[in-house]
Amino acid sequence: MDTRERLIESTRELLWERGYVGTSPRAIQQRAGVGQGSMYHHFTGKPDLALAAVRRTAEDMRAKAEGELSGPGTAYERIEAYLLRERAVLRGCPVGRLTQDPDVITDAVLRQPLEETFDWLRRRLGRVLAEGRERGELASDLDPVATAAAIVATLQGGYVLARAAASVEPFEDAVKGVLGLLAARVTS
Amino acid sequence: MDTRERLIESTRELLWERGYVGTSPRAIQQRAGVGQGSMYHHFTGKPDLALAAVRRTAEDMRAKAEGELSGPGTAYERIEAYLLRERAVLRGCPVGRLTQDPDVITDAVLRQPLEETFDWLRRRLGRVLAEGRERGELASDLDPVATAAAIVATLQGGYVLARAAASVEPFEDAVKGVLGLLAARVTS
DNA sequence: GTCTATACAGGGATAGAC
DNA sequence: GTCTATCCCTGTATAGAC
Repeated sequence: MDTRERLIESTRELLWERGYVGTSPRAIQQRAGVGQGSMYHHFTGKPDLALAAVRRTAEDMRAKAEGELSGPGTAYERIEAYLLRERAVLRGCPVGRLTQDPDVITDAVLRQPLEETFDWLRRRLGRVLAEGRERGELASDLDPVATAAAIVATLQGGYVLARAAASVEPFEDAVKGVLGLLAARVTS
Repeated sequence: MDTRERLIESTRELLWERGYVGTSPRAIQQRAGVGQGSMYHHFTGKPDLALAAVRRTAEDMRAKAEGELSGPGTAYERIEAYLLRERAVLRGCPVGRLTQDPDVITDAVLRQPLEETFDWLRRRLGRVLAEGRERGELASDLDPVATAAAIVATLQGGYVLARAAASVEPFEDAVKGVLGLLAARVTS
């Protein structure tokens, strides 16, 4: 892995662990094992490097979700596969956590990948739900847009509850809860 | 409002806006309109002051939720009242946002109020759901614990989605979605 | 109790040598 | 391209005057 690559990967890790405000150029350089000059040769500064890191993390997240949501099975089964995927729950969502960073959220360029990721995810889940409804798998009066938002929100909020409790239990309860509510809308 | 009180209130605002890592003693003192010495007279340092602020914010949140959840109406109506309460959605949850702060979450004392608040909230919602079920208002196979976690998570995740989108729409969709799923479990 | 002065590490970036 | 040296500002806290 070359220097530029190491800088991006180190930044991704630190943004996940400590957020944007909590991540210093020094810490990035040390983790990447490079000097001051290298970072400022490849990137104009902290925001520029963070942007490269955030874009890659956002792409990763979309790719993983697409894997589960485009898989085989009914709408319910695909959503179940997505929600029950193995996750590092206590570390939180590397995209969602950045929404709490004032310097990210007030910067239109840095915020854009976050917006695109969650927009995409809600739409993708909405399509799965709409398909399930059309195929007669799900109740005909189920609202795909609102339900998709609720599912994504449950995941993001599950991370919040887990971190508050220092335990994965509330996350797992929340996922179980929303899956239970959705299961009741599966036509039998 | 005396000096000590102004310091706590200024800290609450800044923790909400910028989080723990993003909030400096200087900024607190300036917002409170006091000098360096005053802050270190009343509090031992930033963590001590933050603890006082966080505890008060957590109490506030519980008190508001109790107002809606102990009100009149069916279980569904009380949960609806809680979820549809007017909120400063784009500012996020003043308690939930602290779960993203590494210096808060790794400090057992600072984390405790967060854990207690969400524990209490899940239990309180769980009791409302269990009561509704006993009274025959809700489906008998509804899981109160898991459903309560899903409802709290939807709220917390709704804030995340709204901040990513710089719009209240995903929050409102998520709330609508979970209420729609819950409504389908109301016995008719 | 509250203020100003001071201290020192770290954040964030630039300059210039190699 | 990468390194070290340097710069200025802020974060966090202490000291001591009033």
